Amino acid sequence: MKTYSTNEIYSDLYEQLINAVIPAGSKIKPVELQSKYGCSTNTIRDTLLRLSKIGLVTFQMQRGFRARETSPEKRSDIAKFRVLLEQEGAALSIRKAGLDWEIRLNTAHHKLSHIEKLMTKHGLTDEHLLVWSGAEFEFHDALISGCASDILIETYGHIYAQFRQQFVAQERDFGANYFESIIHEHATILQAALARNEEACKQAIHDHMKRNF
Amino acid sequence: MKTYSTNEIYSDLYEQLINAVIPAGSKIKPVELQSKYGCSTNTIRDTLLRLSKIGLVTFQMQRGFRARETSPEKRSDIAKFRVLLEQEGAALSIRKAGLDWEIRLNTAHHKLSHIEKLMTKHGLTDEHLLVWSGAEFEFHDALISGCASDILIETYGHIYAQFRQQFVAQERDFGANYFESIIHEHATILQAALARNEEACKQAIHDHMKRNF
DNA sequence: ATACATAAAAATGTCAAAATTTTTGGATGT
DNA sequence: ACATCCAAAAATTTTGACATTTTTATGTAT
Repeated sequence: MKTYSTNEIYSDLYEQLINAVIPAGSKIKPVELQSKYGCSTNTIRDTLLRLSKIGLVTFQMQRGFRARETSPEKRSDIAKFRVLLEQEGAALSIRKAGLDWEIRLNTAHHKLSHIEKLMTKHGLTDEHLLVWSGAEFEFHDALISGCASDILIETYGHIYAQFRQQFVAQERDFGANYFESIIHEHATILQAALARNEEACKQAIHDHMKRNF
Repeated sequence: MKTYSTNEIYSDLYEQLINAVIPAGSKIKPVELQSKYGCSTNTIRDTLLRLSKIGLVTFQMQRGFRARETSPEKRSDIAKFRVLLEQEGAALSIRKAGLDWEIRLNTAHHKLSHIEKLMTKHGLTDEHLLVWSGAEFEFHDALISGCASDILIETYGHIYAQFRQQFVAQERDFGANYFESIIHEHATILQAALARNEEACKQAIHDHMKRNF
């Protein structure tokens, strides 16, 4: 039986929350996780407090922990907020960032694009989806990485995680042309960013997210 | 000797961080706080993890806790980010909120205004400054309270706290006309908001903060 | 002097048990 | 049936001791 280091517990719970293995809104009881991870309840508590920092878990004194609630309104809220942050981050990057930003962005898109092509050709296994998930974040993160605002980047990371948590459980309906649209949208964002066209880039970000409003 | 409940420990540390009694960047050792609060180190640790959620405290595994660092760049960063959030929150409120929002905002401004008048007439004691601090937050919080975005309001709260932490230690130089300017700026924001003039309100928010860029 | 290794001290993290608080389920009365 | 109260069970929080890791201090060699 596998033993877990504290960081592995953190990562494992993170994954489970992001992928709705622990469903949004459900109670999380340290006692129940204790046996799985082979540690004390206190270590679990500690880890859950750290996860509450990024908003994947909510905590109330004397009431313990929950995976953050979801609802149509909350999903819409998160999606719109994500747009606000990403638009600002991208605009600042376009305005201020240099060649290294362009290279980072291009590299991230190339990776993402590669995986997306694989996924349309072959089916979409859970394996693929996991890799895609990581690559998608890296692309969006690269997009805003030239904004020179640590607090924006930090906050965006939290919001992106919450976005995943809220939506992954939802639209298991990856329709035929769903990924085709996504691929095109990412390309449009990249193009506008590299062309240093702020308005076009903001528009592309908005369009990428609007199905979630 | 006073005994502290856990919530009081939280509040007390919060105050100390906001008012730079615990200076930005300084190390925070559970062992040293233990005696003051009459509890175990673990309870302190727990509280500090909760404070790290709002960004007043940074935490690194095996390295413990610190009051969040400050620097001219970080202060500028936080101030600009605060503007972004407050402008969006205010604009959404102007667009969507109803009469109850106007009343909340008016009430909050009235309280703030009252204290500000007291402060210009008499000197500014620490007592006054503390009350003002609370009233100022309530005003800005009321301003965005009609935006119908929980995540924006939540995030703004964190950022406002960090803003305080970064700046309070700094400009102890409350020059003669410093508060006069502030009072005028708050009035301008209120006016624009109640006039439902988005652009004017955004501009007023920007002007209110620009000395901190 | 500087760099490096090592030992001592301090700080941090983990645990299991005890204390506290909340939740649950049933009995009672309206 | 519905609400209220109570006791038992479960969950959460706090504690103090112990284990681990990091930091500091000291000594040695280059």
